[in-house]
Amino acid sequence: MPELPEVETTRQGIRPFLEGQRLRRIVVREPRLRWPVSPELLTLADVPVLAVRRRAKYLLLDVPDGQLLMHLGMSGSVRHVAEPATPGKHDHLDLELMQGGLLRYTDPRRFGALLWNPTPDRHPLLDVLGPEPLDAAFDADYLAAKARGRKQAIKTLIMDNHVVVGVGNIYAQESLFLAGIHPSRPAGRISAARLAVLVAAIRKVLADAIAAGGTTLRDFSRADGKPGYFQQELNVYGRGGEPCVQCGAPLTVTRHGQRSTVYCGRCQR
DNA sequence: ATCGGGACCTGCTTGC
DNA sequence: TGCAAGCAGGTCCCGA
Repeated sequence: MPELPEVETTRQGIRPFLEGQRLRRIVVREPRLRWPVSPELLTLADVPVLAVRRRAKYLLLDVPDGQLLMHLGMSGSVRHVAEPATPGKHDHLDLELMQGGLLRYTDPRRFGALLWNPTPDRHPLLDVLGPEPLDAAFDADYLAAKARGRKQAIKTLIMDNHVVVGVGNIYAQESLFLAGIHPSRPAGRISAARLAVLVAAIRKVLADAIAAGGTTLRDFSRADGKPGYFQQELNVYGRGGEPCVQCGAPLTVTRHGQRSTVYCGRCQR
């Protein structure tokens, strides 16, 4: 999936088509996403969209009586379709617009979701989330408190949504490289000063990626179909065995959980 | 309480 | 050329 910058780029891309506009209806061709598409969404008809917001990697579409929660999973994307063409195999749903055209949700792996939430911003999936990485609440003291006493690898800690949201596999690796921290280092054995550097690195990596319009992966594209431009700035992700951009040593590949990790054994301690 | 691993699903790349 | 294995952006849930 898209990581947080890709979700934010998607939000910005679809917002002009939704905010202040009206949804005609939602057409569901394949309800079997991560969770079944909420049946309530099938009865929705001609409703105004008040706002298009984001919390972690969830897109929040506010309507008068509640909110739509959309997640893109690993392989999801949304694009605007002006002249509806025959939907493809993985075009699971359409948000039809009153002014014509539609927003088409595509997700080959079906790890994404579209859920009805009658209690805006209050939901079991949202209530457990940690702070946004770009919010003031995510600071050095906060991360230090979360890391204290933990033996868990720092990489998996910063990828834990209960700790901080929006740090996926690409940007976790990039942030740790920028901070010079070994991804396997136990979180509780990193000094407060180095955690402060890591917080700054996470913020910088995500902010830069958002500014660049996200990273173009295999099948991610923005709502307007154009690629993201952050890829050329990736230092370690997907570069196992290639030379470190800082010291030239070959980058090491390892795994944390089921996710691959690339790092420089010389620059990251 | 914390942690790691499995599960969910399809498609693309790699290697025999 | 064909086929199987391995890998991919996420994250919930389970058992140890």
